[in-house]
Amino acid sequence: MFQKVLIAEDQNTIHKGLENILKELNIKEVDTVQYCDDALLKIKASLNTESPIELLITDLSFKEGHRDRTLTSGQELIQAVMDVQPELKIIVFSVEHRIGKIKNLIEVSKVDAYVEKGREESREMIKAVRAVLKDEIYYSHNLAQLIRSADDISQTDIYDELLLQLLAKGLKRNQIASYFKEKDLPARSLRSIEKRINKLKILFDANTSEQLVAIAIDRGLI
Amino acid sequence: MFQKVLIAEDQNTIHKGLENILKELNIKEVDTVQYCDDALLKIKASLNTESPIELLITDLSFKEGHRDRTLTSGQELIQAVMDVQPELKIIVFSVEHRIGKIKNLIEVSKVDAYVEKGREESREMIKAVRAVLKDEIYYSHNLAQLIRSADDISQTDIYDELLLQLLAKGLKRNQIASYFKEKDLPARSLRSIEKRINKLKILFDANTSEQLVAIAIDRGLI
DNA sequence: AATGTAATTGCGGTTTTCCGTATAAAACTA
DNA sequence: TAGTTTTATACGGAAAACCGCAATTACATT
Repeated sequence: MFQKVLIAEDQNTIHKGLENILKELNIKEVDTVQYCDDALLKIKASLNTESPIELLITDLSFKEGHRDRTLTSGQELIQAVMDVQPELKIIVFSVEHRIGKIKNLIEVSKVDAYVEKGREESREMIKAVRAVLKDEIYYSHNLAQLIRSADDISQTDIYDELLLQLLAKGLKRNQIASYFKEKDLPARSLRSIEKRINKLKILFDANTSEQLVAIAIDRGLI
Repeated sequence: MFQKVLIAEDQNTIHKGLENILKELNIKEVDTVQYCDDALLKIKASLNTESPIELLITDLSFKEGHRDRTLTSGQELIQAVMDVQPELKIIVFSVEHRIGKIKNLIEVSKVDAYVEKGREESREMIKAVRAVLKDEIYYSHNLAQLIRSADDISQTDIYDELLLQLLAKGLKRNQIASYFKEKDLPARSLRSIEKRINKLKILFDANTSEQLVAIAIDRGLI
């Protein structure tokens, strides 16, 4: 079993609950921080000791506090950690249910497990820790099917995502075309932008572009 | 101090943390449920005893479980509870930060306190319980200013809200006008709908109607 | 290199949105 | 009540979005 685990979670009523679970799994040393920055500091520090941290359990969203922060989300923390200790195991523990975000975490950020906060979270967390110990990838029960059914969504590439973001930010079609030209992105003509929007409307079954951004937000694509 | 408190919360790692807080406040009996339906049952049952539940602490969002549910959200639970025991004190404990939703809870559902999950949640929960005991309304520190700054939003009447919902549902301008005509709502001409959208764009500082629905969703208006 | 397929682009026309303005209706004021 | 202000509606024109088509370009396969 892991010797040393770090928990990054700003909800302090959760701390004890998580610690108890980990203790039952015979993990000796459990440390807890409320800020991403502190998590990164502790991880860096422990690298130079004879027993570095082996597992990080982190939330995704951290509320603003009274302190200044350089890392403001679990996502950023994960990126930073991968630079300093790529082999560190990571379990994400979050209420985030938007499948786009979760798929991204697993496929791009290569996290080892995703446990969704909710009814079965204790049980799922135990399963996750055990799976990660065996170098397996784990996502909590209710997500397994969702991830498969979300394959259509992953058809939307990064340009679709950018396009949706720009729409939600209030740019008009020709402004988006200009933006694509400036950044030297493919399919930058106004007509191509229009076609891309149209494709997305069909894919997401949206009647209007207003509905399209509503759906995109709902599914966590932006 | 309250004698009997019920916690409705589906995240079981939170249970112990909350219970500890309430114990420190000298609350004797703390009960916990993971389903809204169970909460309502317990409240109903306790009404016929000599010591009914005095305070309900409830989350807003409850994940689906393996059981069938009739009440699926804290919002619904609150409505149901107000029917059977209107004098019951209610503290909402949730990550919901969309100011529209929170204002609605306080003003319409008349909850006694709102504590946002996050960094200072323990401290805020203690404050909330003490305030509610004194028949005061309490919302956690970081929300106080937000609620004031959201006064502009409350300028939007129910027709604005409906309009935004219809936009997000993919209706075109003239379809919205037809809808308003069917329902016999005021300002039902196409031009009036257009002007209303324009007013909202100015109010929310949106360049396009796409951005308008994005902002409306973000602020919890729809 | 040649060929076929798919993607990109520009153009033109239609529909929808956007907005000014004028008139009519409603609400408000004295 | 008469006058004033606000709100609703209709009309028209400009801008933007929408969409089909055809020409061009990019890409893959042989």
